[in-house]
Amino acid sequence: MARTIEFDPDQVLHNATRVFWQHGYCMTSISRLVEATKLNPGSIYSAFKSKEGLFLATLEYYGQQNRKMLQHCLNAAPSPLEGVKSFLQELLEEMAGDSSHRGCFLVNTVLEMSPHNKAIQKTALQQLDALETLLASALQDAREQGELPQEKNPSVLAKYIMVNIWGLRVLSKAGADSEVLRQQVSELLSNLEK
Amino acid sequence: MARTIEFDPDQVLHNATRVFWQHGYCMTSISRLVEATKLNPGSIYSAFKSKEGLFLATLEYYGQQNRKMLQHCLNAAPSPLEGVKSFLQELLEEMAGDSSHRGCFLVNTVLEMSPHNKAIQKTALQQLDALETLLASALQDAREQGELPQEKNPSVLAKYIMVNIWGLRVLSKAGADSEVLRQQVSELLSNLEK
DNA sequence: TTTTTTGTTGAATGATTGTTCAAATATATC
DNA sequence: GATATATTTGAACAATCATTCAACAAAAAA
Repeated sequence: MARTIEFDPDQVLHNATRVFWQHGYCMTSISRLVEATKLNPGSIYSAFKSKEGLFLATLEYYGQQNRKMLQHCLNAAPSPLEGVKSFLQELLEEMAGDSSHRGCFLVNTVLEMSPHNKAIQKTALQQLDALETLLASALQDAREQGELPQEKNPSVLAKYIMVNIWGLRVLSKAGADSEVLRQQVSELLSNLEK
Repeated sequence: MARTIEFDPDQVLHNATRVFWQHGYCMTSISRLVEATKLNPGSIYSAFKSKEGLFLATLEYYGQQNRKMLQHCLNAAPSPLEGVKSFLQELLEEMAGDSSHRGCFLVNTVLEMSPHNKAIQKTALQQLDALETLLASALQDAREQGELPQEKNPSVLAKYIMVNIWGLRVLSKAGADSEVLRQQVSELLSNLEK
């Protein structure tokens, strides 16, 4: 009864995410997206409604991948706190190995777009919140298993870790070398212990 | 022998900083700057060479104000460590009181412009570095006066504080209420003690 | 095979962008 | 007051932007 779509939606989202992540929302033109996704303008607009619509989809795509990574670390580790630590190690390696210094797509987006587009801000914050919730629940488990002092508040600590990750993302975006990043992560880890 | 300039350079920089800080580089058009500075395009270009030139000038203007604030805190406090703490309190009040959630102009700039304009990146990072250097020297004094354990490295600690400030700026930009901000600052302060 | 519906194409649209420049204006020196 | 020099003015410029749409193509249903 109708023609079917020719492109692979996952591949398009992957490529669009890469471009938006590297250049931000404003500095990514439709023509750049046309080049990266190999879709024509019309196809982009019929599939995602607008540049904003495509951007929102990439934010969710990126957030989902981040959550998968944390979940994997938590599942693979021998204990909740070890899981959180290995997640931080994973992030460290991602940052240290990213020669183009893209930082975190969600943090970049919050800083760039918060004053101008509430829908984009809301979606980016939702993705960050979802990660923080996973983290808080892992820390809750850690406290119950005696890995953390009873007087520590898991949600406050989860946000503290998020704040530090955001700061580290800025540091990484600023072009810090991996030694400095490593030093700062270990500083954070030592503060978790006590 | 020639006509004199009519505008007040400091006032122009102040107004331009306000607009760039709130909207970022890309989303601040020349026409917005014309409105904010009450200069015509031609005057802007003859005084600052380009949009980029004006932007670089505002980065330095903002950085200088930040340093003044830290210097004032350090001078007014009874000891170096108390000075650093009061600087963090000052930042907390600035963030808690900023209903338009502008965050830190320098951090916003690094995240928005690092991939696109190396001159802008360099200037923003220079301003951040200058602040970090002041901080490190205060922490060095604090260690010598016995306010900090001997095993603490002042420069590592200074960067750790900067990373936390950057994270807090993201948190503030995200619209966090002042209670959450306060909680996170006190978490950082408690990690400085030990 | 014909019909119907939907995806694809890419040129065209109108708005906005950063920048320039010739004309007009104002000041300091002679 | 005349002259030389610098600033101000704002319209005009070319380039780029996000978006649209009519023509075309393909696939499922009749």
